[in-house]
Amino acid sequence: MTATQELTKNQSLVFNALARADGPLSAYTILDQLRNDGFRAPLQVYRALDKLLDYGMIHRLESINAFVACAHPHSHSHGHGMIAFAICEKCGQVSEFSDDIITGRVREWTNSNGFKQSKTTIEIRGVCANCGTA
Amino acid sequence: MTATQELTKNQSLVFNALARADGPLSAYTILDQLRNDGFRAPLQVYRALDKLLDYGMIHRLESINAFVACAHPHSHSHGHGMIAFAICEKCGQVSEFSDDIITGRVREWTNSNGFKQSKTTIEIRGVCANCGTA
DNA sequence: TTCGATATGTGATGTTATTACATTTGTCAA
DNA sequence: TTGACAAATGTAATAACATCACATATCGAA
Ligand SMILES: [Zn+2]
Ligand SMILES: [Zn+2]
Ligand SMILES: [Zn+2]
Ligand SMILES: [Zn+2]
Repeated sequence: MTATQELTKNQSLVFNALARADGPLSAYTILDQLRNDGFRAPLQVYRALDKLLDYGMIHRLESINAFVACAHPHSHSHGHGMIAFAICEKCGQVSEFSDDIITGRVREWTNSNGFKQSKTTIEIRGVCANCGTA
Repeated sequence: MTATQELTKNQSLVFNALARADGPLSAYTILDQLRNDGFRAPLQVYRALDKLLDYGMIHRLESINAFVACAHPHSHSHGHGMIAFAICEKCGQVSEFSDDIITGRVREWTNSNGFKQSKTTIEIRGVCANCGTA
């Protein structure tokens, strides 16, 4: 799965809701936005979110129970590096970046401890540059 | 606040529940464990958890909505370094560690992007050495 | 066309966290 | 001692987030 047009109807609706948003959305916010498109139940949203997560098109922000469209949609799964998110607690803006050194240090720890990593969450909460100067 | 004996009754009960557990507990699991001690409502747990988080005696694991007693209770707030958690999805065991290089790289990103960090979550999900060999 | 895999619709339920308000307890200064 | 304030507690209700169970529909390959 690489392109939007291969998504199913519900998956497209959910992805487009996230893509046009200026920040992360909760599943229930997405549900409310899609009522007019026929959405009636949370599961319609969660099922689409699960697929979009599989496809690497969106990310889940664990610390705020919300979802965001991937900011780097053309770097497939971000190589194999870990992704970090800086989340502004004032305006909700999310910056997505990856750092090979962080990725390497985490891998060193997991290797030397025999830990088989499956998914890693790195989320920085705080106040972004715009909101900090206000 | 540095020692257990300065905690209030409810705070002590919640902290001890976490301290004797062999892994992270959800707030409602703690509530159930403390029914016999007079706990009746979620808020009694959440209020104690908030204080214990303030005191740095416990941590919240964002990716599994659970809480765990700090594994390094004598290193006050872990210096000022960020803490990473490796969470086994098989047995629930949590390993807590900090890495100055990761801390430094995150700080470099926030500094160069004008982002004022308040709290950072690093959680590695996977399978621990014990469970991997089974 | 028939079968299986995938996707969808819907209601009910389960899990996690907060709001609102009343009461109690501890601290300290007048 | 007492009044006043801060901190802690008790309780019910509600909000927010997520999944289960079951029925139906859609699509592609055999
Ligand atoms: Zn991304
Ligand atoms: Zn901001
Ligand atoms: Zn700790
Ligand atoms: Zn394990």
